Amino acid sequence: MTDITLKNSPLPREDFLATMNERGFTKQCTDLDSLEKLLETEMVTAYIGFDPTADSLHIGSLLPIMGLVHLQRHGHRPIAIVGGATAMVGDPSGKTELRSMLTPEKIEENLNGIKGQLSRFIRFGEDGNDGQMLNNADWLKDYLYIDFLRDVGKHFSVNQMLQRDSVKSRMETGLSFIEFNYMLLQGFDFMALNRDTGCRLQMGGDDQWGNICSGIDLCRRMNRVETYGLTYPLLTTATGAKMGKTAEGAVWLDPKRTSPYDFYQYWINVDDRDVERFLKLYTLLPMDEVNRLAQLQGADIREAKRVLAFEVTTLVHGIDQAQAAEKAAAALFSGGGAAGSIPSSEQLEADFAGEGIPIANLLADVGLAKSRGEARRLIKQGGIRINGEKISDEMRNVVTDDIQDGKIALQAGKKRHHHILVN
RNA sequence: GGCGAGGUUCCCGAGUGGUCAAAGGGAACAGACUGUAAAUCUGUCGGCGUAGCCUUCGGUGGUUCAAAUCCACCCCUCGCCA
Repeated sequence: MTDITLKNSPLPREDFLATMNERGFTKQCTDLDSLEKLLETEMVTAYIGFDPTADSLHIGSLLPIMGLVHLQRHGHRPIAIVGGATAMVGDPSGKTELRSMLTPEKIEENLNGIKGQLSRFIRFGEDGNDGQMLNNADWLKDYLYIDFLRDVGKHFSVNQMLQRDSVKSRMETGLSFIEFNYMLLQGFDFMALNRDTGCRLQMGGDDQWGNICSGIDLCRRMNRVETYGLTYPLLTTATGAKMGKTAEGAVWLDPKRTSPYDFYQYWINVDDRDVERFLKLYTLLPMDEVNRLAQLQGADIREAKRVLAFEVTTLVHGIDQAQAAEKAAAALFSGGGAAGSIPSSEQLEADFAGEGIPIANLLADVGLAKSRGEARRLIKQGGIRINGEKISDEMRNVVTDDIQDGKIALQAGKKRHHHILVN
């Protein structure tokens, strides 16, 4: 489980595509047969780009990450590109508007955070099929405009660019020239990587199809090398929502942004219809096991969800965190047991002396409600429990008597818990 | 640069002087039902210790007892023309 990159006993190289296929990673490929042949005959270098728009990746990036994991497990060489340069431009694909531009310092900071996270999944190094992490700012940022136009611009047809879905969809809302250039930059990335590292394959979400094709074209024209593209399906959940979005926003890989407990809960609460798909995509469980879990029906599906949540949490946060989250969930939802890793905060006992603290204030402070008004609303609707007991008085104060075993257990709705540790 | 159409609460989208914290839909949240699922039904959905008050309708000023709604200037988007 710890060596997810299988340094010592890699899986057969030629099985990479089959694995990707059976686990649901493949949407489109530019030339499946030739790529298959290439993967059989040699160690292939492939890359995926990541956006350094935050200092942490979120669940949405987990799919491409797993793609690289499978690649490396099969003895091929993964490269993760962080778009330090392209992040300064903005990718129009799938976006409805111009995204905010980041400062170089911020991008640098984000880049480091992302690299740390990726190291959990990819073995970086210099030997054999060790992975590499590169920043495209290294080859783009000092390129002179005129030179770039002459070298790269001449290979692009505006007519073709206008046909891209990513451009078309923006014709109504507007597309700035800077974003319009994105496909040149990303195409150039592939060409530069191919030239400098022999990279032959680019993978990415299906919304990147156009950009990937641009890169392949450029490799052919500038390097005279045939390269390939492979896209992943764009995931939405069974209810049509974007993968990894919750009320609070994205589900992050950084435990400081999304606690391992909440991370675990995200997977537990996944729609029934998504379980099999997610087991294939986000865990490394053998297909036999995946198929067994996929057979489960009705309430037994929870068993599959528990496995899913445990496996993914282990991959991202380590087995200790996964066990703690599992234990916490068992305690809260199946009754009894220790608290484990339930979100908590600390407060002084003196704060609860005398009058105590109005419950609405407490709920808002602790984050269970966005405002006191919302807290009161929750109480009115019967959605708040203190130490498991439903409360109905919205003006109630929380006092010393509410402290049980050194803590106050707050619950909002059925699933949101928070413990106040009193000392 | 000219002409035309627009910028509304998380999103879409009504609203053209007071009855607007602002229709409707979506999302979200709570309750019931369940399996920590889905679907369904009910309720809530700017802030503040209700009544009342405060903040909000691209920005800044102005008219008015009263403005999201009228006027001026500015910023931004889209379309047509140059």
